Amino acid sequence: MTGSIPAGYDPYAYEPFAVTVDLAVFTVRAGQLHVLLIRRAQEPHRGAWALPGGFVLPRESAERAARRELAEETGLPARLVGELHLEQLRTYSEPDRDPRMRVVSIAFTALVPDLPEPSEQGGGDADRARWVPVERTGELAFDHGRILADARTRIGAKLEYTCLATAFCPPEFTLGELQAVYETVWDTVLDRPNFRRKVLATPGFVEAVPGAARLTGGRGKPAALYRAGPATALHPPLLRPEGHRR
Amino acid sequence: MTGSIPAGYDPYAYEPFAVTVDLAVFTVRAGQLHVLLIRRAQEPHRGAWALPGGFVLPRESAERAARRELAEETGLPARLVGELHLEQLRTYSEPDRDPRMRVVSIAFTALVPDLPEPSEQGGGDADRARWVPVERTGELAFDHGRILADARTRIGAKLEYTCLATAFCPPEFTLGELQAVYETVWDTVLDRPNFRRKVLATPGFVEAVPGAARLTGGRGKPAALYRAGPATALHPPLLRPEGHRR
DNA sequence: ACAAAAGTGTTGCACTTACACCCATGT
DNA sequence: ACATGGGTGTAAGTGCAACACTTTTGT
Repeated sequence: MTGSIPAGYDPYAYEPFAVTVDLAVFTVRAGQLHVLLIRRAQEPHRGAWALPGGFVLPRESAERAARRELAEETGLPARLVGELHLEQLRTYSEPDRDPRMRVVSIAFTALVPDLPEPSEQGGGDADRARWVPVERTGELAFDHGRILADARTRIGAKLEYTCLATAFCPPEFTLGELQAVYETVWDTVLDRPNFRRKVLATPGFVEAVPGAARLTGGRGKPAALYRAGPATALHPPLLRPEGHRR
Repeated sequence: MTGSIPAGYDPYAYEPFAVTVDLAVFTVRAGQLHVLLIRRAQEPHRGAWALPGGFVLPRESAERAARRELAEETGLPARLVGELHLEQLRTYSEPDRDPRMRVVSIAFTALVPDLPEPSEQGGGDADRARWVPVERTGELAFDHGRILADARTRIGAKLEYTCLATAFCPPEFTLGELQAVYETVWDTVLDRPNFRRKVLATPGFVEAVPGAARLTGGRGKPAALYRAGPATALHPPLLRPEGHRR
């Protein structure tokens, strides 16, 4: 930015901007991609469903504000919120996106494993927080429908060339569970043998937990367990098939 | 965002935030990646080099502000600024990034063809605007060094899986020029026959200008001319070689 | 015995890589 | 003639899609 502010500038001279954060937090549950929504307890859009979020405080970075609001508004465990991988999506700045005043919102995305339902009574401005299948969110408050659509597009693309999919899994997981993440987010079917080769051939994507195994569907051979590895990028990418949808 | 603002909220009650835009505008010139910088005419950081940008006005979106500031501060042709492909990079919101007050900055990137040097006397808050090789920018004002580094990383990655490289080229260009863009941004050498096959095999990446040809280095066979096509994504991607740097 | 889920092998096609070669133009 | 840059051909190597097959468990 450049200084069109002269030496004796008064920060209160202009109509102020408010700066908020909004979070699109996803999980994979029962073969469906879910997003964490809250029901608004205040006007405007009182009673409507919205992405969790809120105002950035004067001495807080956007990322800290995002963690604070997430902890306040949803029942997510504090430990999880603290360690969560947050990623900036983009900033929404259209002048009329909030009827009250000029609000610029910095949107974040996060991926979490399947968790117990958040505590029923929300904190802060939220009535309650719920996991909602992304296909059944209906209309959201403000421009949150658009933010959610942008976030979905982004995470779909990120699965192709990053190791982010493990963020949807519990600390120890099977390759079948990891494959289900891809199939759910992309709404496709993947070839199991090829998927497993691809994942195992990428150094640092997953690490075997020696000796550990777990039954998945009640029947069948127990699957070996893996942990997320240190790798972050996926070279070469795991390309999403274009043809056959699920 | 959620409404912690009660009905009778006074927008002036809190310490206000200022919202700015910053632009990392790149071009390829003489085999080097250049970025557009301005010299600050005002405190703070008076006399230092910085990315162009400035305050978002009360009724303006961030993208509109970016175009306005770019036109005001640099001598870039109005037509070009209007049609420019701007892309949000990310938003920088650390509390102390500007010593004057709380400033949240939305950063954009843009790619332009090699242009004549901008008009010498800058407008607005800029002394003057100049194209500077990215390797020789030195220290920049505020956190602009970090913004510039993030922008470089992003455009390098974008060349792999989008058709964005044509934005660096004039309206009609040769495949040699397009290849030079990749080689400059990635600092690598690419195999010419393979590069041309790859580009031509991607539908909508480039379109031949029938019959047109141009001499490039003064010598050699005149090269056929191409225009940017309608495609925006590059499937499969054009992967950056990892080994041999230029 | 059978179903279900994990895991292994193999084959063929598609694509990329690396490099040899030809073409058109200026000096 | 030859240097320079554009453009074509091709053979070896690589990676991946597709699908058949084996293994281990529960009922």
